[in-house]
Amino acid sequence: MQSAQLNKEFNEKNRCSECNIRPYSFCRCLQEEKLKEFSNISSDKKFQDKTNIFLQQDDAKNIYNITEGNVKIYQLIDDGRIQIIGFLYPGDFFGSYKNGKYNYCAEAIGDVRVCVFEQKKLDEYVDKNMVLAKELLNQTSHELTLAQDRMGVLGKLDATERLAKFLINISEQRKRIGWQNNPLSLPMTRQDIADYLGLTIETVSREVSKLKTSNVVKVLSAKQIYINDFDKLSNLSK
Amino acid sequence: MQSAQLNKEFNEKNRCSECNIRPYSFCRCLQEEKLKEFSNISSDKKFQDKTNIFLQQDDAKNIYNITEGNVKIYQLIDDGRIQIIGFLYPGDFFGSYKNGKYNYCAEAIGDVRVCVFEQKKLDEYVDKNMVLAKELLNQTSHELTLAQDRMGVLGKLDATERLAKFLINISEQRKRIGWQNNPLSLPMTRQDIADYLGLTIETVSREVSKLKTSNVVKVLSAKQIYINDFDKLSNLSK
DNA sequence: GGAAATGTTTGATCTAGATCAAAAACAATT
DNA sequence: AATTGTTTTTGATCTAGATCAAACATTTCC
Repeated sequence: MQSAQLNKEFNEKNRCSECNIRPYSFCRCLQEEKLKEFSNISSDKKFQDKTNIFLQQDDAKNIYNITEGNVKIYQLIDDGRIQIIGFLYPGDFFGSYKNGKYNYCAEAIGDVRVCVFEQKKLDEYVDKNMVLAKELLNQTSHELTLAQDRMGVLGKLDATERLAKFLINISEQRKRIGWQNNPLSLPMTRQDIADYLGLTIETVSREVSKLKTSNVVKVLSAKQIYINDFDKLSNLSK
Repeated sequence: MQSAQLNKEFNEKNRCSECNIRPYSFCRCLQEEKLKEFSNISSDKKFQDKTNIFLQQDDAKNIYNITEGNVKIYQLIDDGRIQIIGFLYPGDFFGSYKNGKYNYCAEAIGDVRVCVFEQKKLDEYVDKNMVLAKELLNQTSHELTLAQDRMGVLGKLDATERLAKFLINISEQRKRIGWQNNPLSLPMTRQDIADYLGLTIETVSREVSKLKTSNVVKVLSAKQIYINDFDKLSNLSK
């Protein structure tokens, strides 16, 4: 994988140029402010591919910040239906800021390193640190915005539009944080994409093939997609 | 309408007993703390049925808190496709905490009274008031949780499950804030419900009829639904 | 290197829910 | 209470995407 180098590059930058919020390297923010206290409330952890970091029904005790790798968070409906809430990247937060149960499951995609904050301790720390409180507020507002956009996708877009928007979004995100955005490397499986977009794996595969046939993308491998025509893709995505 | 009396009752309570967050009467919270400063940064406004409070492309300048009535917030996809993000009740917030454009449109359902906060001034105020900062953080986290639940609904539930869950959710919410929860009065139209659930108006109507036929609910009028069997409805909702 | 396991694509069919159409219920106005 | 406009329900058909099934690719691991 190329992620070690990319993560290093990533860490050089610490703000999303567009929204000025994400990826704010939270750790760094704290380090700049009060390194000592910070190290008291967080610790490093590693997870291997496909291991659960936590489950939906678990007691919510921690907040995590990704240092390396990718994480998917998903809701379990019942018998096995899954809705993926999001694919997360270095700099992203997940977990729960509130007491009670987690609202989703979190699972490592590939090897992952995270920074773990004990919710309770973090909360105490937030009380004493306004910069941190506001940063968390900004972060959470931003996530809320993304979640609202996804309601539009899941509620109103057709399969073609969903996939196109998915690719455009990932590409823009990569560009923003300074990663290679063409060809696009997709860390997740087709099944994951399907569960993210509210489609089946077959439909996702067919839509990818349609993009290939119409020369909008070139499929270098299942997980490496070269975008020939951003404009066309963008038009498809609504 | 019965809402005047109900709103009054509502205002007696100021916290959701379940999550301990919502409906936190933000105004009251501020009033208790620092009434003078509060009145500097907010004002009262009224809107009539079907008037837009703001549009998606508008510059985001305000945050609103509902004092009386209902508001729907929705995303415009393009040509006219609409995805309703949520139906809001007294005590709920909407608008944007961030600069830039609003991420959705807001429209009054029936007559509405709101408390308007200028974002910029509120932000300055937040800087000086940790209680408020944390309250906003809690509020936003809670909204994020709801948004994530809705991804599961829109991505994975079928029409029957969506409607059942919708009715159960509304009923529970009413119960929580001490409003009558059976019969259930629905302030929104069938079209609104359809746009909220990612279905068509015809499908919503058919699903209501199915619930009627199977004796799960009694349809007193289009906007008054009596739930005969909570357990059955709950089972349908997954 | 080859067998087994896993992930992806393609094809054939089926169905939940959309769309089109019209009737019925309800509300508002004179 | 008749007229007009709006909203809801019901019916008949159609279609996007699901499901079922099988071939094809890629990775894993002995």
